[in-house]
Amino acid sequence: MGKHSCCNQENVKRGLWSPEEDEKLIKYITAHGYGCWSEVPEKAGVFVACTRAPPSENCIYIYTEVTICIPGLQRCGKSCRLRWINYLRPDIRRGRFTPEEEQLIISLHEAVGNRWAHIASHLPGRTDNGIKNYWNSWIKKKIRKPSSPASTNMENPRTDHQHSQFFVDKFGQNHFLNQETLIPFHDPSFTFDINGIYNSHMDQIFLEHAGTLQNQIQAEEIFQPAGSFSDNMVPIDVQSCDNTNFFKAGEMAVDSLQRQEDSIWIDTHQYFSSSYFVWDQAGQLGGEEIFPTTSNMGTMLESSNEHE
DNA sequence: AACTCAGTCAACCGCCCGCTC
DNA sequence: GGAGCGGGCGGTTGACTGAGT
Repeated sequence: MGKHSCCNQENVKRGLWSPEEDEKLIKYITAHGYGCWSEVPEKAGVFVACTRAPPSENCIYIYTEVTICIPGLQRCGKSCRLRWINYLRPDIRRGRFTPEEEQLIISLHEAVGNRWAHIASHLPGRTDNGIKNYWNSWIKKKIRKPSSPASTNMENPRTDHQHSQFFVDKFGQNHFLNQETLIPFHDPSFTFDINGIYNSHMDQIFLEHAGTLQNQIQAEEIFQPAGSFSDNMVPIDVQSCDNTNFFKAGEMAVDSLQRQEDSIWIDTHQYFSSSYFVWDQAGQLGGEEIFPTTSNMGTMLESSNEHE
């Protein structure tokens, strides 16, 4: 049998994973789980940001949901699975193997041989790859030289950055994932606030693929929400911003909302590879039609402009 | 400082297996 | 039953690092 079909694609990236790739994968898996690995690379590029702007002199009551479709992971599903199982999974234990673990590995290996996955199933938090590497690099040697004293300081030569993963949750709080830290997600809704995004190194992704979001949303223009909206919704006064297309879109929405019944579509394709706003005067999402395809967004914008 | 070498481990490759159609 | 697909697994590679010279 040959390679997996997903691994035959020429645009599939190989080699070491970047922190941005890791973050995409962590956020996707945390929110959606990993039912079908082949779907992970594509779907890991879709993010949803929520904002709310309260009533003010320049700004009517607006609920904004921004769906940002940036390029997903340029990896095959198999590579994503491997990265998650062997490295990013939050319950992975890193660092030195304890003498008890070492003894268990030896006895299990005597019993079942090189069935690393089976051995790993008896050592919570340890991966088959990690045990296999440990066996090949250390235990073999130790068995070959039974007189050598058990050394503890050679078993974990790596620096801390390889034992923990930086992670920014949807509230913009920084976390390190290590053997003691579970991913601190508060609910599975997979909704990110703008503030959290632009404070995190998601910036790198936005700057690369979607324009300078940071320049469009200045820190002083984001203020704390008041009212019953959930914590992840950060209000933005769309009228107080620079004369960018981003906020021109906001002005258009405000103007249009005053004339039209419910909501308006704004194509921000210039800044986001495939993104749009849905602004609903009642603060509600507009139902199924709020998720247009990329192909019809332009049409919707054109028809919107024609109304002006 | 520059080079070599050994150890570590993340990631890939190829195969097997189970599931679905 | 068999072809296709995807997940899982073990073997292997090679990038990286640090110690030694």
